[in-house]
Amino acid sequence: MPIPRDARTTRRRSNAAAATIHDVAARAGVSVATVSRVLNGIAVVREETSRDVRAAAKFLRYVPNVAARSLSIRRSQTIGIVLPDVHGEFFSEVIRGIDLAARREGYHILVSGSHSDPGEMLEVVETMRGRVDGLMIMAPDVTLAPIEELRARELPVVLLNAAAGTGDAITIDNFGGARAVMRHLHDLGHTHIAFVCGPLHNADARERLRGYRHAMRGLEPAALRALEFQGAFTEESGFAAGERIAAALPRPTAVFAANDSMAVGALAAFATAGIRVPDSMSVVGFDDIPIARYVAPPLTTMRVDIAELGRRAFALLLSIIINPAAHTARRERVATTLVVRGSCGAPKPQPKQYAQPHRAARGRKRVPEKGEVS
Amino acid sequence: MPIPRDARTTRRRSNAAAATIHDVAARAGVSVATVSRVLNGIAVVREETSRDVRAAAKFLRYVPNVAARSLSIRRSQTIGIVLPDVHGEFFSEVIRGIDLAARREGYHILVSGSHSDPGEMLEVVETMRGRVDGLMIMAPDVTLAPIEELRARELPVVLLNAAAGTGDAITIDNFGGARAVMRHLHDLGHTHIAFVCGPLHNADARERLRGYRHAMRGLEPAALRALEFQGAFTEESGFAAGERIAAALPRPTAVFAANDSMAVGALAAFATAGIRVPDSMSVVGFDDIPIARYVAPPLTTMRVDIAELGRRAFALLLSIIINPAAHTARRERVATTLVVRGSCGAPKPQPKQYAQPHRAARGRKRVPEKGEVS
DNA sequence: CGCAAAAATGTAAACGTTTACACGAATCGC
DNA sequence: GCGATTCGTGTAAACGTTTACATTTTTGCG
Repeated sequence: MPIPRDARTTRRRSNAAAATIHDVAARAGVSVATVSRVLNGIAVVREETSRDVRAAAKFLRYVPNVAARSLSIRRSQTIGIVLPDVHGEFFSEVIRGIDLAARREGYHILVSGSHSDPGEMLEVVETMRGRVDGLMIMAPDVTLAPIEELRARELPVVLLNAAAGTGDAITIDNFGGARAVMRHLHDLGHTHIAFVCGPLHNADARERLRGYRHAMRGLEPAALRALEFQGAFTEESGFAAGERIAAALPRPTAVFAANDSMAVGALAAFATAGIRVPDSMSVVGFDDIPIARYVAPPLTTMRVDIAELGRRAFALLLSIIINPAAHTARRERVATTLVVRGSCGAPKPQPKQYAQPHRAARGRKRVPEKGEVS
Repeated sequence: MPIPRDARTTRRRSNAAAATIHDVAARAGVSVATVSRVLNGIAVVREETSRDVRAAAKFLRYVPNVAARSLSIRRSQTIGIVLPDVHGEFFSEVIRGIDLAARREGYHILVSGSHSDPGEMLEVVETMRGRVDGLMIMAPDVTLAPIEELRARELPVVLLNAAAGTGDAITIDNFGGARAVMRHLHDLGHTHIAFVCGPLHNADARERLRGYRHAMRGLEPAALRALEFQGAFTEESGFAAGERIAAALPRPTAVFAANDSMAVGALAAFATAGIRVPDSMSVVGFDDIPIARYVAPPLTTMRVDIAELGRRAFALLLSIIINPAAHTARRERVATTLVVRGSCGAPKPQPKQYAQPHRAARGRKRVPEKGEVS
C-alpha cells in the first residue's frame, strides 16, 4: 500500500497523517534508533541528545504506532478477558480490579462478554490470540470449564471462578465461606437451617452447597434433602424458595441462601408470608452485593472482594506472561469475610444450654480459618 | 530482531512459533498474496486454489498476526471505551451493549475504567490513540466533559452521557423521563412532590432535576426549594433524604428520587420512620436497577435501556469510523420507559375532582412523548 | 490456430517499530 | 601519544501483513 511513497526520508506532516519515528528523528537530527532508545528509556544516550529527541517528539505530538511496536517486539501489552453472560455488579467489579492492576503495569485489557456457550467462547478466544499476551477466562459454569482448559494452549491463560481443572486459576473460597456462614448460624443457636442452592452447573453454587453439607453432615440424607431448596441465583428463585420454606412443616429457623440475590428474594417472600426476620427466621446471603445493606432488615452475608479477585488474577497472569517457562500451575483462592448485619438476629439469647433436637455438625474444633473474620 | 533469520523462505514450524502467511503459502504451493486474498475473501481466486489454501491454513492452525495486519491496513478493528469510576450495573450493561454490537461487526473493545479525574482520562486517551480506530468516552461529570471535547481530535469520538458539548454523543432522555415520572404522579393526584436530587456535577442528575422543575414550574421558588433534597446517587444519601422528608412539616405525599439507589434508601428511611408506602407516601425512582422490583414495595421507576445506549453509541461511532469525512455531528437520545410497580400506589381513588391546594404544573396538554410508555 | 482480452497469480514495496551489529569518537592506562 | 576500552550513534534487517503492479495462464472469438 504505497501511498506516501517516501515516508522514511521526507519530513511530510503538516497536512495530516500522524508523525512517525522517522519524523522525530529527522527533526531531532538523529537516527530512528536513537529516538527509539530515548523513548523507551533503553541504554545510554547522551543527556543532550535525549532532550532534543524528547522536544522533537513533543513538538510533533508523536505517539508510537502500537501495531508496529507489537509486530516488532512480538508482544501487545494487552490481555484479553473473556466473560460469560454474567450480571452486573460482579462483572464490573472484576473488570475494575483487573483494569487497575493492569494499567499500573502498562497493560491494556480487551474484553469480550456475554458468552453463554462454549462454542462462542472458543471462537472469541481464537480471534483474540495473537492480539493479546495472555487470556483471562471466566467460566463459572462447569460445562464450560473443561473445554477451555484443553484449548488456548501456547498462550498464557488464567481461569476465573472455574470448576476444578488443572491450569492456573483464581477462585473464591466458596467452601470456606459457606462453612463460616454455617458456623455463625450454629453459634447463634440454629440447627434447623435451610439452604437455597444456586444453579448446579455453576461451580460457585456447588462449592457453597458443599460447604453447607459439610456443616450439616451429622444429618440423615432424607432430613437434609428436606432442607435444601433449589434456586437459580436470581431474586425470583429466591422468592419462590422463600415461599416453600415458609410453608415447610417443621419450619427451619434459619436460611442460608447461596447468594444475596436469592436471600433478598427470600426476604421478600417472608415479608409477604408474615414471617418476621430476624425474630422468627434468620437469613444469611453470600456476596455482599451493594443493596444487601439496604434491604429490611439489612442482610448478614459473606463478603467477596471481587476486585481483589481481578487483581490477583492479573498478577498471576502477568507472572506467566513474563516467564512462561519457569512457571508451575497455581490455583489461588480469595478469602471471604463475614459481614454481620440485622437479618440473622445477631447474638441470640438462648445458646448452647438448650438441648437442640437436630443438633448436627457440632463439636468440631473451631480452627479459625481464612474467610472467617468479621 | 533477526532471530529466525530465514522465516520467509523456510518452512520451519514444528518446534514452536506460530505459522505465518508464508508457511501457509509454501504448503499450499502459492504466493502469500494469494493466501491473503483467499483468507480475506478478496478478489477472484480459483475455487481449487482457494480450497488448497484453506486446507493448508487449517492444517497449520494459522491465525493471522493482527499487529502486522493493523500495521498494513492502518486500522486496528478495535474501539476504546473510557469510563469514569462508575458503579456496577450501569458500567457492565453499557459494556455489554457495546460488546454485542461490536462483535457483530468484527470489532474488539479495549476498556479502561475507573477514571475520576480529567487528567487521568486524558492520559488514557493518549495511550489508546493509535491502538484504536475510535473512542467512546463516558463523561457524566460536567467537569470532565468539556476537556474531553477539546482533545482527542483526529480520532473518531463518541461521548456517552455527557453534559452538553458539541461533538457526537448519545445520552439518556433524562429530561423527558423525569417529566414522564412527574406526569404519572400528577395523574395519581399528587401535587406535593419532593425530589431527591443526584450530585449536581453529574449531567444526568441535572437533567432529571430540570425535568422535575419543569413539571413543578407553577410553584413559587421558596416552596420549591423546600421540596428539593440533595442526594448523591447512593443509598446512604437516599436514606438521609428520606429521613428529612419524613420530618418535613407539610409532609410531601410523594417522592421522586433521581435514581433507584436513592429511592431504595428513602424506602428504608420511611420504613424505619413508620411511614407506609404507598399508603401515605408514594415513591418513584429512575433507572430500573435489578433490585428495584424486589424491594418492598416493588419500586415504580423509569427504565433506562442501558445496553441500548451502548449499542447505539457503537453504531454511531462505527459510522464515523467508516466515513469520517461525510459525517456531521449527531447527538442522540435514548428513550426511557415508565415501569409501574407498587411503590406509588397506582390508580389512587381520589383523582382530579379534588381541588388540590398546590396544584402546580397542571393543565398542560398531554402530548405523548417518547419515554412514556408503560 | 492465433491473438486479444480477461482472469488468476506472483513479486515486492510498503506499514512503523525494535535492535543486532558496525562504526566513529571519547576516555583510559601506561 | 598510543593502543585498548568504553560510550554514543547510525545502518539496516527483521516483525507479518496487504496490495499496486507485473506477469502468467486461461478463455473467447474469428
